[in-house]
Amino acid sequence: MIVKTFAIGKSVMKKSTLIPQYRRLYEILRKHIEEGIYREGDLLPSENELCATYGLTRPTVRHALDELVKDGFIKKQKGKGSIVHSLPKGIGILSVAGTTSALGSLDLETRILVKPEIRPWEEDFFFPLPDHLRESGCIYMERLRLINGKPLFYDITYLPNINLPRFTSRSFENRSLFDTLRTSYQIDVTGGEQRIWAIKVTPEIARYLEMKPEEPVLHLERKIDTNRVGFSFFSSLYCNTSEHALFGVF
Amino acid sequence: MIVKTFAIGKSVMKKSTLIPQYRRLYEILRKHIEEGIYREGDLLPSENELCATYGLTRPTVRHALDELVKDGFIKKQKGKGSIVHSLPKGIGILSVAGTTSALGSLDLETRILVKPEIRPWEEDFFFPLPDHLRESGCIYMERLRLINGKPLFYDITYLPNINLPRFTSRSFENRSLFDTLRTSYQIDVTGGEQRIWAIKVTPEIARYLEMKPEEPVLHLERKIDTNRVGFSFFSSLYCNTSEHALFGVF
DNA sequence: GGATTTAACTTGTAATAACAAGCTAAATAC
DNA sequence: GTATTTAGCTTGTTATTACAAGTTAAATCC
Repeated sequence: MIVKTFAIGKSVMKKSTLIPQYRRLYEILRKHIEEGIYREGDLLPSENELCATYGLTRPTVRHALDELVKDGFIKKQKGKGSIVHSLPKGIGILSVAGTTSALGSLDLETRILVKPEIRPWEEDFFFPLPDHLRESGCIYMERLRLINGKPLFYDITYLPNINLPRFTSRSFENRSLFDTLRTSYQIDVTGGEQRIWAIKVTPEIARYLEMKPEEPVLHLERKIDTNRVGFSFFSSLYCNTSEHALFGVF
Repeated sequence: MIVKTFAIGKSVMKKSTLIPQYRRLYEILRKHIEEGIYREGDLLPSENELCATYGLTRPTVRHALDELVKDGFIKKQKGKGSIVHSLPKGIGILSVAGTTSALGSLDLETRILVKPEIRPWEEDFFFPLPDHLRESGCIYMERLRLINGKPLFYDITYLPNINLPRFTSRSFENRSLFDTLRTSYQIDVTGGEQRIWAIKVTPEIARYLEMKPEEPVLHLERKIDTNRVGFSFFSSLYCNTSEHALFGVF
C-alpha cells in the first residue's frame, strides 16, 4: 500500500491509538457542518473521496458517517450521497424551536444558579443509583437558560464525582456540558432514559421561569449514559413551552 | 469456503436478495428478546457464536447488533458481550411508565375513534409537506389508548396514501402501526422530528381524555421518516401525564 | 428535438483477515 | 490460603475486496 501523509491516515507515529480514526473523521466533518462549511442540503464528499482525502478505507469512512447519521447531522441516500441535515440531534430532546423565529437568530444565554459543587447524592434520587456512584458523591449544578432574556429552562444536573480533573472549576456559561465532556474528557453520550410530564408549575419553579401560577410546564427527568462504563449522569429539567416548543430529532 | 445450510446463510437459492441478512438476524434476535427467550440483563451469544450459528461473518453479525443497539434492545460492552436491555426504545418517546406499577402488568387497550380513511391533507398542516405527498391525499386515523380503562393518549395519525395495499382495511387495535409497517410493508422508521409542549387541555381533548378543564396535558407533533425515500408520516398526540409519565430510551 | 439507453457515478451489503483492548476465570507463585 | 499472573474469552478497530442497487447525466437512437 502506498502510504500517504494525510491528516488522519496512518502516519509513522502511532499515537493514533488513543482516538480511533473513524472518530477523528467524525469530529472533522461534524466541525465542518457546525461551522457552515457544509450547509443544509449540501452533499458531503462521497465515501470514496473521503477515503482518498483522509487516507482511510471505506469501512472506516462509513463508520464515521454512520455516527453522523446517528447524531442527526446527515442523512444518507443510496445512489446519491450524504445530505447535510444541520439540525443537531442533541440528546433525544434538547433543542428549542420557536414558532416564528429561526434557531440561529435566537439570543441564547445560560445563567449559572449554583456553580458545580461536590455534595452527597440525594437520599431518594429520581433514578436508581448504582452503589459505586453513591460512595464518592456527586457534582451538583443548577442552570437557567434564557432566550431573548426570557427564562426557558431550569436545569439541575448531577454528575458522578469520579476522575474529572478540574471539572468544578470549568465554566458552563454556554450550552457546552456535552461538548466539554466529549472534547475534554472523551466522554461520549451513548444513550439514556427519560421521563416526561406536563405538570402545573410549582411556586419555586414559577419564580425561576417567571411564570404565573397554575401554568403548565414541561418536566423531564433524564439518565444519560456514556461510553465510559459506569459513568452515567442525570438531569432534572423544567421548561416553559408557552412560546417555544421543545424540538427533537431522532 | 465450506457452505453450511443454516437459517440465514447463503443457500443455493438466491431469493435472499430481497431482505439483507443482517436485517434477518436483527428480526430473529429482536423476536427472541421480545418473546423473553433472552431476558433483561442476559448476555446474547457472542458475535463469533452468532456467526457460526447462522452462517454469517462478523461484519454482518455486528451490523445486526448495531441495529439492536440503535433501537435500544441491547447494550454492548467491550470484553464482556451484548447485554439485553429489553426496554424497547420506541421512537424517541413512546412507552409509558407508571409511578408504581410495572409496564407488563398494565392493561393496555387501543380504541379506534376514526378508522383509517383517505382524505385530502389539511391545508395548514403542522409540518411542511412535500408536493408529491399533497397530490394523492392522506390516510387519516384517530386512536385513543387506555391504560386500566383510563384514557391516556389521543393520537391522530396521517400517512401518505401511496402504495400500501389493503392498508385501510387493516386493524390497528393493538399498538401495531410501526410493527405493521415494518413486517407487512418492509417500511422501517429511520428517524424523524418532534415538537413537544405542555399546554392547558382544550375542551375537546379533555372530553376524550376524561380530564378536568385547565389541567396540563402533553402535546406532541411528530414527523416520522422511513427507509422508503419520500415516505414520511405524521402524528399529533395528546397525553395525560397526571398518573403516568411518558417514558423514552434514546 | 425528444425519448431512450447507457455509462459512470453514488451508497448498500457481504466475506475475509488481522490485531488491539477489555474482561474473567483458571493456573501459578508465594 | 491469598495474591498475582496468565490464557482465553469477549467486543473494538481497520484494511481489502467484490458485487448489488439506486441516481444522474451524458451519449445514443429515432
